[in-house]
Amino acid sequence: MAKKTIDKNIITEENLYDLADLFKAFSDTTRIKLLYALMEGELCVADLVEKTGATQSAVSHQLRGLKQMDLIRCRKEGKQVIYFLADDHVHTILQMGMDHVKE
Amino acid sequence: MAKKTIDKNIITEENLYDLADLFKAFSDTTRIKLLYALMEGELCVADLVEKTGATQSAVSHQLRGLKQMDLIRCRKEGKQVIYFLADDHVHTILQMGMDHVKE
DNA sequence: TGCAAACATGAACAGATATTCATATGTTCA
DNA sequence: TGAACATATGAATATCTGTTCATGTTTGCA
Repeated sequence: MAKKTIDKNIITEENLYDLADLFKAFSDTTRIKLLYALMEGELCVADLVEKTGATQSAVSHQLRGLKQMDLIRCRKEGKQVIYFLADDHVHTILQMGMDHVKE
Repeated sequence: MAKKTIDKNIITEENLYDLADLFKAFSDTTRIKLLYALMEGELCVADLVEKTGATQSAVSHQLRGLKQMDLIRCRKEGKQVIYFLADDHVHTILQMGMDHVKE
């Protein structure tokens, strides 16, 4: 789209704030572990607790933040809540960062 | 390289820590402004101070952190110190994040 | 209906982080 | 050499952030 190309050249100050916020979501070990675990498929909270090694409470708090940023979404299934990555962008950003870390 | 493909599948806990640290570097507004300004070319500290609107001291402190992570590098030129992005990876990560923010 | 499992939430605390202020280092030039 | 400029650094402070602990909510099941 031509529009997209044009927009990319107009970076507002607010965009930079949003950008920092986006990266902030990926800047904590617990959150990275959560997101990384979800890269391989959806998981319930208990599974995420196990994968991260964090407290159920800590996990729940972090999931809340990630959800508010629309990086993850969830659905209820009986007593459980199943979380999954919101879209491919998250997947891509993680993969790209990982490539850089692995040089 | 075949090696790279193999490595990508073996993610250690340390890798996840490094990954969080990488994103942490991009998670602050001042640093994002610095990096973004440097996307268009190298700049001296005074220019960066002007572009970010932050204090000379604050800028200097943040540049230090970014340099330690090898996201930026610098060279001296008389009284001035010229900073520039370390490599294309930084450019790419920023661009990708920007695309996401701009939906 | 009552109990247990799964998850969420709020308040409080501790540690991390960014900025400021003051000062130090290094460089050019008269 | 000394003054002015460009940048770096250290300590102190204030704010932000993540975890913990205690408790609340919802759902399934006996």
